[in-house]
Amino acid sequence: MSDAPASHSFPPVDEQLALLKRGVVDLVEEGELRERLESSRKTGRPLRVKLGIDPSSPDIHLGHTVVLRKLRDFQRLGHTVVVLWGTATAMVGDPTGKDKTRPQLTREQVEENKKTYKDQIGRVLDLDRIEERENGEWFDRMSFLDAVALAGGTTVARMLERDSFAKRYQAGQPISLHELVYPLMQGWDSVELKADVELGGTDQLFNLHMGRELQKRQGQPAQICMTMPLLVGLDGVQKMSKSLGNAIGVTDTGTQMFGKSMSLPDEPMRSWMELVTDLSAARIDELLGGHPRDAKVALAHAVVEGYHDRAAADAAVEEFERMFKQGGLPDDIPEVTVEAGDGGALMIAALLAQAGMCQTNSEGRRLVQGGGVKVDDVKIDDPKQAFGAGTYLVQAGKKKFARVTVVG
RNA sequence: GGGCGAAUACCCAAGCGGCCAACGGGGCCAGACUGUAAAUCUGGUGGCUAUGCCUUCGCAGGUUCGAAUCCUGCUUCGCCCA
Repeated sequence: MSDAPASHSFPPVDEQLALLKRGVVDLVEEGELRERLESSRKTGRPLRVKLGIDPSSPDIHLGHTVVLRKLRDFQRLGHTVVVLWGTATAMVGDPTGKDKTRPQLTREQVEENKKTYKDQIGRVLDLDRIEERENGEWFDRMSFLDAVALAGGTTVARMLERDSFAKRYQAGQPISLHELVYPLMQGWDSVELKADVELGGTDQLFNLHMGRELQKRQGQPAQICMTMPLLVGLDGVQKMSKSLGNAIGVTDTGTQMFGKSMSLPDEPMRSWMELVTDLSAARIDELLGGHPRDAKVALAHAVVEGYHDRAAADAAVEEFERMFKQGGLPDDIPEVTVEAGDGGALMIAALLAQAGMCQTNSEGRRLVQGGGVKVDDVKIDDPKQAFGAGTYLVQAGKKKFARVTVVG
């Protein structure tokens, strides 16, 4: 280590590789990564590790953190994480994994999302040590002819190799031209950034390869592509996605994270433990060999601890046990005040709706008929039962509680 | 530019003149059970001052005692030919 400047003393290459390879699905090429790490260690030059983020949807969830955590590994080893904001690409829309064209965003939306996004990735990465760039820096200046020249770097056949395009094409679904341009843009970003490594989900492999190709054409060393598995969502089937409603957001409260984690089916527990917690391999085996419920509690605890702290995680466990094993009350019960109508009293269905515990009176009525409503711990059977002025503890289902004050 | 076809509730998808607030599946919500908000089973899933009334089947009109279903125009999308 004496041959490297003190500020860039990297661990031995084998050690770095072992850490970096953990959990990785595709690694193109491992040999190249080793060489790159070796030369970096010799020269003291950190690798430039790129992650492109299109600030298209502003909320990041555990699924995104799989890649971010890998990036953090690089960061901890002393390498440079380059966060590339896809201010230009966000307005094009990445077709990956979509069977439909994505809506395009405006500049303003993109700027706004970027702010929120940055705050959230800060929950995983050390923001003081990232390099931030925007691909608007080069794409805004590129002329149409430049773009055409860029497009000359690949072929239609090459584009159609891509799974999602091929499927859509065969199924007779539309593919807009701009969607074909997207991978080119992403690849060009790598050229501009002189990226050594680019990370992404497994669905990004095609786009990552495009970076390699374009770099080679420009006479640069081709970047190493690494992909991380896609995290399955709370439904245990589809990938985690906010729009599918099966996600845990990094800004969720401890209680929310815990509860949501507990609703994960048993099967994906192992992959969750490996991808979104710091649990060691040995500990994971031990947990999965034991009672599934205990394993899930440990998993949920670890998830909460990663974004809050140990105390919050402990509290979440305790609250969960109390609520679901013993049917007790949650820690925080929202207080709401509602106004009674002319009669000076509110029917339970209307009360639920006005207290925001359901959308409409009819829905409240159904909740009551389904046997899911309790007031002051007494089950309500009649949707017409009315409540006058006073304060009541209202429970709708197992999860929704409120202390409702009715005023006349 | 020409021809053909499609648009149904959160999504997929039946229905093709009255029995339609509209089959079925998914999702979601609730209940039972339990090892958890897993799994499984059951019920619910337009609104309302509710055994009835009102608004829904791309949009606007029309035919009819009566339309999601038939006709006309429009819009959007897809396919085929150019």
